[in-house]
Amino acid sequence: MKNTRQKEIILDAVNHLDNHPTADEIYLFLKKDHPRLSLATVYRNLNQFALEGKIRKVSVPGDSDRFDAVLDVHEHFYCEKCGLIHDVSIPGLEAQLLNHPTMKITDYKLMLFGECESCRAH
Amino acid sequence: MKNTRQKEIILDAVNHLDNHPTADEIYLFLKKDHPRLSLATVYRNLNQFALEGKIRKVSVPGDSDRFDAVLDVHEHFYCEKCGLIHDVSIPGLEAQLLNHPTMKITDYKLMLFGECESCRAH
DNA sequence: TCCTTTATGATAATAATTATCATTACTAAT
DNA sequence: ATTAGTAATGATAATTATTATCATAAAGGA
Repeated sequence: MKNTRQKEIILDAVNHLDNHPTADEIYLFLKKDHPRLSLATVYRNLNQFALEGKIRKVSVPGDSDRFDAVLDVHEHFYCEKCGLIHDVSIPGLEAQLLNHPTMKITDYKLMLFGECESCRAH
Repeated sequence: MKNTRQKEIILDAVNHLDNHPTADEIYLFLKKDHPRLSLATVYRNLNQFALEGKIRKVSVPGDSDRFDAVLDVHEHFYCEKCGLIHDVSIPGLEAQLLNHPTMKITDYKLMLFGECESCRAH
């Protein structure tokens, strides 16, 4: 594991772009200032960071994976009107899911769907 | 919406293959008796049935979509050891997720991860 | 500075799913 | 029954996201 400029700017970008960017969005964002950056490097490092627990990979059914630098427990809500992914807090959910009586559940991936507050107002 | 022999055998197959088959698994299963069946037809009808609510599409992060004929509320548990998807009941979960104070949540997709009972016994 | 090793960049490969379009076959009306 | 019209199918091309490959570049320790 060598430290590289690429790792640095990619991790910075995930923190900076706080709207759950895709690998490609991160790539395009960084390409402006770092034209020699490769999309493969972005994918490689995002996956590595996710494995190390530095970021979270957010699976969106039927769409590209997204990445999230916020590590606190929270859920993701996909607004079917505006297409944005919003953070949602559901207290007690994690404990409820992980403390199943028979199954040894160690992790989960959840995506909520509906219409966000902002879109509902219109 | 015309009734066809293909629609009939595809829906039957989802009911018969109760281990959350993929489109390709359904296709290969049916191909034995119906060699002229096309994979595109399988995909088309599975998606149509899912839209109509006759079956459920189960998204598996990083893997093919799967299909489920069981319509009763239940969750899916992916055993990281044996790779099988098990049905899990978590009473009260649906109500908890859909009754969010601020967001209008109408649906959700959840996948649980861990090690199943059978694998834990070994 | 040199050497070894790992990471990168560019691109090919893969895999799942959807799109296309000529042909087939339901269904309803004659 | 026959026909006409429409929707579905089969075969395959296209698409899209992601991973694999491999020659070159650059970390980091000696």
